[in-house]
Amino acid sequence: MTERPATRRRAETRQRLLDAALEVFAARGFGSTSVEQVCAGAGFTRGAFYSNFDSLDELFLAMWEQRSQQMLQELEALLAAPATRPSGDAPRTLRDAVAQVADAVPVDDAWYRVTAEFTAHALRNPALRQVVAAREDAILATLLPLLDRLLALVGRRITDRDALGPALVAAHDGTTVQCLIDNDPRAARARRTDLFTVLVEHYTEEIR
Amino acid sequence: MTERPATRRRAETRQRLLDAALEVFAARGFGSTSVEQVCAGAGFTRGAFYSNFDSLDELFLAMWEQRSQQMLQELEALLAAPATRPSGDAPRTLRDAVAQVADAVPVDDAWYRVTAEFTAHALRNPALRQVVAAREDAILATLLPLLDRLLALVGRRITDRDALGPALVAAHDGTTVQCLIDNDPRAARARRTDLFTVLVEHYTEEIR
DNA sequence: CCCGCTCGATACACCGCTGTATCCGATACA
DNA sequence: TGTATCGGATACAGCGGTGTATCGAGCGGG
Repeated sequence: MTERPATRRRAETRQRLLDAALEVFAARGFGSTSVEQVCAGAGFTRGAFYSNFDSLDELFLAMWEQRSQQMLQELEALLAAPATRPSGDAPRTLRDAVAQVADAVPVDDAWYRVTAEFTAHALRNPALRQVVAAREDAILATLLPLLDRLLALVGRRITDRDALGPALVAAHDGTTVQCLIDNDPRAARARRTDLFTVLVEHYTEEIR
Repeated sequence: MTERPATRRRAETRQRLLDAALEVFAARGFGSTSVEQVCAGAGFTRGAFYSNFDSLDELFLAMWEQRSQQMLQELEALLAAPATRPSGDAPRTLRDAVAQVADAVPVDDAWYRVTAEFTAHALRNPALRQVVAAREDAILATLLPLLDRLLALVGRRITDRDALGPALVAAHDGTTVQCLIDNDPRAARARRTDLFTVLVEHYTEEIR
């Protein structure tokens, strides 16, 4: 995006466009969404759009980065809370701890669609690929320290940091589809938690 | 698609359209692909298209189902071969066996993009969702018997069939993205194999 | 071998969207 | 409060795609 002064008005318009974009992309897919439709969703004309972004592509990127970061912060808040709570409702077993976290992580249909499409899109564009790779790193950087603290509560520690992080992320991604597609989502979610547990168990050890 | 006689000529045209579609969808994304572009890729005019399909959507489904089945058959052939070979080049350890299979399973950029988009698309359409769910089942039905035979070669057997299958599929899906996105694809592939190994190890036991 | 029908090509009318150029009301700053 | 600048609306020209109706070459059954 070209440099632009950042007034209050501008910021609001921008944000409304970004919010509308998430909805429209989720509903119709990025590829079949027009600038016009995003603007309609946000209650603006295309004039407003082109005054804020150079292309739909740029908006897609901006929207995805913003939402990604937001989700990561929410996850962080979520995971940080139990870890700092008084031991009263601290998890007792490893499986409890994992289940508590796994149940809290949202399996969001709309967001999955958007992310899947963004990832696919990124594979066609080296710059975007880099953005996705960076996000993966950001996730790991956020997740692992939190995991350390959570695991400490149940008396364990990570034995292979480089493996556990990516494994959990892969399991998350892979099982998310299953939860959304499967005819028995309950069962899929249970398998998801089991899988997380197996992985955490395998890549950690008890502290004597 | 509406009922149509199936002559030789027709079948060939259809197939050329399906083949072209895979390429164009992979290159541009389903949403931003026009009927016109698919036809150009196949060397036909739109007349041919509308004579064979009712809509791009219908072609997308037909193409995806065909390719999916084809990939599954290739995988089957791949996995079946070592299991029936003389013990000469049979894998000696569990990790060897897994690595042999994991290395053979292709990590295909173009196909990943198409499938990711199809899955996202399917989440907007109950009928398509059902198709994807059915494919998941087909994969499991193909994979597990082959796994049985492979595992037998290294003296193990599955302890939890309902968990191992989905876990492997999830791991496959999740790590595929990582292999394609990560700045160090080598490392990502190695982690992938490790993850498979961990899962197989966990959900099987040695035969005494 | 021939005729009927299939199937792909062509032509047509139309629509939605694009990106830019221009305009004017709103806004913020002195 | 006045005014320069900002920011969204409007107008414009044009493109690319859509789906259908029609045509005619050539394939294949009898």
